[in-house]
Amino acid sequence: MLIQSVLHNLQGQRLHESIVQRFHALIQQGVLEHGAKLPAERVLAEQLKVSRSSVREAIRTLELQGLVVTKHGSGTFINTQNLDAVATLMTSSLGEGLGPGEGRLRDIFEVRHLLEPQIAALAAQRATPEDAERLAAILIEQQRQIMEGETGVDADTEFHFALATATHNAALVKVVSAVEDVLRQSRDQSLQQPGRPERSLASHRQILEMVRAGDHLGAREAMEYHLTAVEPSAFFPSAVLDE
Amino acid sequence: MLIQSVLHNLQGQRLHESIVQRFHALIQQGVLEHGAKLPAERVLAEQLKVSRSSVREAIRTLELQGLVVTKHGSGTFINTQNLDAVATLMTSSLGEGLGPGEGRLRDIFEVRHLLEPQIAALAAQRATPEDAERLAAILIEQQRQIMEGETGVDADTEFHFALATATHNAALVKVVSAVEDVLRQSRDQSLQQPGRPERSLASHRQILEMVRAGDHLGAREAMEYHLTAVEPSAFFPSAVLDE
DNA sequence: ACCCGAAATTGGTCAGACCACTTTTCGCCG
DNA sequence: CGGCGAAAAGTGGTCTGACCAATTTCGGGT
Repeated sequence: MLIQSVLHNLQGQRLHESIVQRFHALIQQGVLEHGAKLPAERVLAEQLKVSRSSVREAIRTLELQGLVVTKHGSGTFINTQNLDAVATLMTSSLGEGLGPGEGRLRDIFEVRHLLEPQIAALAAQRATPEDAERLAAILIEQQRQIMEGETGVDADTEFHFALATATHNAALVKVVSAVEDVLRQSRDQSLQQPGRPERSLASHRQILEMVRAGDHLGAREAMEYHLTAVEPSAFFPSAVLDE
Repeated sequence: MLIQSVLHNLQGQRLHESIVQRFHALIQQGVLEHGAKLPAERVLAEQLKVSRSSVREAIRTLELQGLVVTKHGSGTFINTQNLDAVATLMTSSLGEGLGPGEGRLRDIFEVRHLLEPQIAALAAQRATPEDAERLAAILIEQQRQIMEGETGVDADTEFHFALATATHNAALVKVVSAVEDVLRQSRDQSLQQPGRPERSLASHRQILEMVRAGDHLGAREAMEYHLTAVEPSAFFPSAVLDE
């Protein structure tokens, strides 16, 4: 097996990342099939004209992506028959061509749309008085920020986070915190539009009301309304959503 | 910041993998919070009494898992607020003791109950003929496994993964793959009970029918039935899920 | 007080060595 | 001739120390 050829080390890209991309290409082209044995690290380093360390870090990456398996004393082998590998190859091929930012953000909005209403419903059923207290405090802070001319984006994010906490489900909190973090800056833009911060605060209050009343159906509905009212996706073409 | 302490290099485990596990623990314990800066690689190597290469390979792994970001000339920073990080932390915590794992598992089941029915609905609206083909192929494999006396757990897991893929939402796929990974072995137990594998296959078929028909309401309902029928029922006596 | 450039810091790469595990080779013995 | 076990070769894993490249820090000059 021969790898050869020079690595086009474009941009500020790290060297071992270029190596990884080269292997992605080789695997997708079918040059490297399932079970094929890679050249030894030392040989690979020589062929690619890089140090063995860089080769190793590249192989570490490929291993984490599930594309290869390494066996001490034996060698490194292509392994494309598993879910991780398939997923990596798909995303790696799609991510190169066009602007990945827009699609990704849209996906996350969608996850949010699926989760948050149900989170609101769960929170309505499980929130303790302390949880409600905390949510109320956040809304007061949000109001203060808005009155001072800010967007209140921090309080906004924190409200959703606190609502997830009120479900008393740790896994849910983690997922939500990830989603909310990605959306924070886009939400900031959305809240720039006049009247938006006030409307966001108003629907937050409505959600809190439902949570306090223990009305899980009402809470879900209120959250759905909130999301469609605040969400920018349908209105903005693409430029705003780019990174 | 101090890491210190000796690495228990048990079994045939590679050294840099031990380091990765140590950091997983530190992050989960909250010792390393979002945004925290790690000691320099040279310092870390000295504290852990390993070479810098091992530290680097460990950091490379953590970076790929999304748990840290490294900036050339600046440093390496903890980054737990993104989907990948959440996913790896959830899956890595399953390998630990039996102690707090019970509660976490319950939480993850709940996330699944919130997500999967909606995923089924989305898939019904967006699945291409190729997606349906793939799902059908998985069910054939599941049937084969069951006829050979196996539980069919792998095909079972893959079905849910493929269904998420059929939504054509990358973020959703990530969340689901994390959840499914954690649940795989517990599902294996659940499928040990006589009749369970057959019932799982039957309800999978029903879901696929709905997806093929583009009936998103039917798909959601079928998935809800599937989950409550196949999973341990003790977890969900009451219903957030009814409408 | 400000700005700019040198020095220190930190991640990225390189080179060569040795260790641990596996596979292959080959000579010895039956 | 054939098997078998030890030696040798092959390969991944770790270590050491050096230098390069990007960033941050800090001190001197204006």
